[in-house]
Amino acid sequence: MEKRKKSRKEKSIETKNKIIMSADELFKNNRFETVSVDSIVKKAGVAKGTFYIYFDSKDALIAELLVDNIKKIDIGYESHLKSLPSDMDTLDMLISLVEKIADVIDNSIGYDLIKKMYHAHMTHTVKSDAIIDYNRDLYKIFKTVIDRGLDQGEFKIDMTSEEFSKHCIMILRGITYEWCVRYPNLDLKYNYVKHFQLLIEGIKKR
Amino acid sequence: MEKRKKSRKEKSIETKNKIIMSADELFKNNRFETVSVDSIVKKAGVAKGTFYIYFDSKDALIAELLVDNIKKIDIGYESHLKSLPSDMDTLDMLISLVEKIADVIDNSIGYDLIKKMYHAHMTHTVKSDAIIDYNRDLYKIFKTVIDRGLDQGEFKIDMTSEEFSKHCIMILRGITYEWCVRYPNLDLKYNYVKHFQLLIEGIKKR
Amino acid sequence: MEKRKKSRKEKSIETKNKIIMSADELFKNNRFETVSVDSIVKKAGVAKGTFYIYFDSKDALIAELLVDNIKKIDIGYESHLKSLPSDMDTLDMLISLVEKIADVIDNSIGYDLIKKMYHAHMTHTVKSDAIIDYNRDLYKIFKTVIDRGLDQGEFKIDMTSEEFSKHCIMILRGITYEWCVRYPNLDLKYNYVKHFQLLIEGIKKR
Amino acid sequence: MEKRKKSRKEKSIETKNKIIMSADELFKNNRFETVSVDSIVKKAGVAKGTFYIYFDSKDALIAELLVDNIKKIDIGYESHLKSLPSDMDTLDMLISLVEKIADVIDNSIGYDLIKKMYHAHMTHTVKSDAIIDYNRDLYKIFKTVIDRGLDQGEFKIDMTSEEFSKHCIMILRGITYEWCVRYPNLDLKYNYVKHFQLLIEGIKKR
DNA sequence: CATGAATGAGCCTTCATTCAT
DNA sequence: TATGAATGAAGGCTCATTCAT
Repeated sequence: MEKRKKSRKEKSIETKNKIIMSADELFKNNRFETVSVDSIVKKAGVAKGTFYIYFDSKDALIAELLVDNIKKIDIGYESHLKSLPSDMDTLDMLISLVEKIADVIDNSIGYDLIKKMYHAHMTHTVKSDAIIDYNRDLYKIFKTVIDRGLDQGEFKIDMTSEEFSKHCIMILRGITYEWCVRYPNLDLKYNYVKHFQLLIEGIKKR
Repeated sequence: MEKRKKSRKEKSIETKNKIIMSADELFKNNRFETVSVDSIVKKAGVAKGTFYIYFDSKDALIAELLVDNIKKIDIGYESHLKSLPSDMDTLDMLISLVEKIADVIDNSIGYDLIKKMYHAHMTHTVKSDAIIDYNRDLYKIFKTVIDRGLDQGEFKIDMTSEEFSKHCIMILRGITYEWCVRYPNLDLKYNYVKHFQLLIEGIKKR
Repeated sequence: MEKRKKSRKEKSIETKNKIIMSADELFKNNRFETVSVDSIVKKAGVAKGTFYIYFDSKDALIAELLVDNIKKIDIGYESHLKSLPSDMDTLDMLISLVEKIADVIDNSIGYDLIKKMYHAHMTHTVKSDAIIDYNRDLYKIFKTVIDRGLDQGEFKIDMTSEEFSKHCIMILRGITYEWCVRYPNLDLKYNYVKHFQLLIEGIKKR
Repeated sequence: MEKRKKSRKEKSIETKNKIIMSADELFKNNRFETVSVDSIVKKAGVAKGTFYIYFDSKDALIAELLVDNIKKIDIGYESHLKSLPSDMDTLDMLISLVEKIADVIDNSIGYDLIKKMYHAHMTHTVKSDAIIDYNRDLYKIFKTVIDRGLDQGEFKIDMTSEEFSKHCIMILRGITYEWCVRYPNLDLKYNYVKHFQLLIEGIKKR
């Protein structure tokens, strides 16, 4: 009787999951374009028609997958900041945050997905709302830190904290893009940190 | 009589140009993958076989197109630097260089091609030697300026000029990538300049 | 109700058969190279994609076809030998075997397929394992007969039974090749028999 | 002035020869189908159009080439026979002829061309009159020898010398076909000789 | 005679999507 | 729900042949 219950709604969810997981796996090592619906359903062990019950199109699946993957990770930063000593220098905090982001990207998200995201975002092959959301979250985190620095009189910048936060994200993305292109010949974390140190110190002699 | 002369060789060049221009146009609004040889020859008004007289493959055309487009522009930077007053501050020179780069990208190369280049470079769908060459040239230019700043005692950086030059290019690429993604809602030159000013001044109060 | 049952699996088999039969027919009058997948599917009345559901490639179809055709026939020889009176002269047995082979080729396999096989085997355009297997079987049959002749002291040959068997097959293939080339102006069976009689009697007077 | 003379007719012949020789070379290592007109004219260093001045089609060239190649060689046999001692046994003469043929095929004509001929003959891709002529010449040679053997009372065959000659050629072709298929794992001359010895002696004990 | 640019039908193969069961 | 057979447009590419110069 318990088993029966499962049959309706749960089995359907299971099928969908099988498809998603298979796709996920395949996308890990291949670009979206080169993964066929055929290969996905084959790996999932379901029929092709089944795919189209759960997803309107291949693109729809990709969009959903992106959201899923991103949702998994964007929670970490805030708690990381909270875990830091409350009397820490904001500058050090900034470096620590940047290190944390590098760790997450390198270890949790992974090269393949990041590359896929950057690619998808650039080409708009796929609705990239999830990516935008991720960046929005990141932006908020940075703004919080920057504002703290300003509040505590640690920074001197001649732009708003909003604008500066955007610049920070821009740098991160630039370096990340570079990382995607030059992988594995470029150390993400090292370059993140180095660049923020540059930014903090400035290069002007005085 | 003059018209007659043209016929053989020149007409052939014209045909090739027709193909290149048609391709160029189509690539403006579509990704390389989604533009078919069929659509190119149709637009050019030539037979499919004609395409393969002039290009070994679709990829070969793209590569040639990329090279062509890039060749058009990479000569400008050095002469720009030379045109600046010789007693100019190196920091100002850096800003001026960065402004020039933004101008070239925005006006000479153009959004569409840059986007295509970044995309191609990321996916390695296409031989991106031209892009790499372009970056190498840019790198040299930066190094020259940075070295001047160091020589004249204007900078204070705790890394080699080589490494710093790489960082500069990384920033530019980061911002450019961002520009590609957010176009037209992001001013390339403004962000270039702003970020380099940040970099120059640093954000640390002292 | 009976009709309904047929639908799923059986209809699929039917489709495959339609393709195979169409191909078979087309190959009858044309070489493998000149029969296009297009023509096959058109004749079969199915879509091009359907072809690739059932066959990995055009070559795969050809290979399957060859195997199919050959499988149909290579069982007959052994039982034919068994059907002969056990006290028959081995020389007569040899002639009888050769007659049987001619019959099979002429009637069961048919001119068109044989020609195709010889062609394919010569050019290696197609995996000719089936043909090789066929020959191996034939070789074994001959060796059996030759050995019997030697055991019973009916033959006098100054080579091993292995080598002589190979010669027998070589003759058969030679005559068959000739038949392919000169068809229909050459009687296969007549020439088979005549040549083996020659071989048996020798031409040397004594 | 002398040079001028050449220009008209001779230069034309030269051009044609360039084409023929290039084709010949290419056909040596490739099947007719896989050698393109493009590759031929490129190797010959002439324009594509030029090809069609001298040959109606690719097939026409092949036919002409075949004739040329065969003409080069079919003169040797008769003189070979004449070179033998006039009191030689006809049986030995037969063996000697067969050895000579093997030599010519193996050394003068060569594996590649023979294979091509057999292939072309079988598929009728190409007008194979030349091949037929060659065989007719061979047939005459054999008949001469056979008749001599009969005249001198050396043979005992229960068929006409015409028919027996045909059988001889059939064997040769069979073994040659085998050689084409199994090259280089089959010694042509050895098998020629061995088989004729078989034929001469017969296998029947008496 | 010679050229070589141009042709276009033809090739094999892929794949997202549909739909009857 | 689930199936999987069927679709057919599209893709990149080849090549014998023609024809204006």
